[in-house]
Amino acid sequence: MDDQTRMLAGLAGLGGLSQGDVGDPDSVRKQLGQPQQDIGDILQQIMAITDESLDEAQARCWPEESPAHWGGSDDPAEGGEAGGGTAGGGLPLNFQHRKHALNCHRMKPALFSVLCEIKEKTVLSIRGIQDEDPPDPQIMRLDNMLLAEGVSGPEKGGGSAAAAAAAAAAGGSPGADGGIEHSDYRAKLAQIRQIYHSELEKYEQACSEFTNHVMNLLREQSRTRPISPKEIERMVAIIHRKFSSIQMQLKQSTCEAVMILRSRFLDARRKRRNFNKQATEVLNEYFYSHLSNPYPSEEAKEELAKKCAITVSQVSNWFGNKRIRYKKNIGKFQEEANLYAVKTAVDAASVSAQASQANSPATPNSGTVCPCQPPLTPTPPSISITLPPHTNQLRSMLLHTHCSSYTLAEV
DNA sequence: GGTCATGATTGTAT
DNA sequence: ATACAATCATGACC
Repeated sequence: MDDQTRMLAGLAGLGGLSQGDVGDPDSVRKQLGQPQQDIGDILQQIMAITDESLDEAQARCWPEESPAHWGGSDDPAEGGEAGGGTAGGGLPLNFQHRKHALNCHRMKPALFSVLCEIKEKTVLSIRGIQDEDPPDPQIMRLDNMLLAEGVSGPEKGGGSAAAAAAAAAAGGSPGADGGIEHSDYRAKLAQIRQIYHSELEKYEQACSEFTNHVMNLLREQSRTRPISPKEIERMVAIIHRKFSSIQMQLKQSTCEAVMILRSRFLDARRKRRNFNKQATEVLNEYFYSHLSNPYPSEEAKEELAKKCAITVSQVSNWFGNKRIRYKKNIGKFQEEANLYAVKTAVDAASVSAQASQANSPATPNSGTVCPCQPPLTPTPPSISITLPPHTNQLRSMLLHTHCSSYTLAEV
């Protein structure tokens, strides 16, 4: 039998050809040779079959389903030959019937439950061990950071607290400028926060939608194959893991954005402002009046910081810079030194007449002087003025020793 | 735009 | 931990 004949034989019952006709090629040719209308009928029926669903085909071929069909496989007409009959969809009718019969079999639930049990005890339990991994430390780090920066967590407190901390860490003078920067930082952080939350919400929504979809599919499938609830749980966990890896990317990029924002606001070098005139004056006054030992104590630094409206570390920086720059080029600073020496002398003269020098800004570091020398008194202005030029070198050397005051006085 | 001044940072030594 | 020295980055001035 050639292919064309075999195909037509499969369609025999639909095209009006009797089994006998199909067996006779001449008869088929005779039928095909009939008017166009008959061919059109056959084509229409073929189309109808491709549109037909499996269940419909089954219902048509096996109108009276019963468990007995499945059980009665000893019937040679049913199970004897796989290609005994073909539906339009191409699946052997026998196979479809067996499948459907199996699905409707009264023992199916019991069978599935046993199969599920076996699955859980073998495949699922083995996989389950490696699936139960601890929370990702990377995610935990990102979460902590976002919380600390005020991006995640409570809306108001965290964000402003972090912003305040950032502003404080910037160490800028607490002027109006700092206020503007603070609010600017807060606004940008809020923007990042908003984007983060809206993206997070999107991800969560997509995750739950997808999870529901998969769960429905699995439930649907559990009617035709054994799927245990544990298996569904596992699938959900897998989905959540996949989505959490996407979330991690979001968190990572948010952290990066916050870091960039922070560095932009906290990079003091970018925000360097010269101290105001009064602050510089106070610092210089202290420096030149303690030229023999220009190392303010912690208390002195605090007091200077207060007076100048700057931070203690800024005072330290200033003295560090001043010492090194003075030492490097004493000649350049000579004029300045003389100026402040005179100023200090005038101040001291006016104050000493009525008040103790203990409270003057020139004395707060008396506690830090070396035990090998008498307590440091304000350097007499005459020292700076009357010293001959070569003593600058000496003074420079003396800057390296804490026992310089006494020696300098002698010089 | 070039130059200098100056506050801050970094690496090293003590 | 602190100081020093070198360096960076920015502001101010010309």
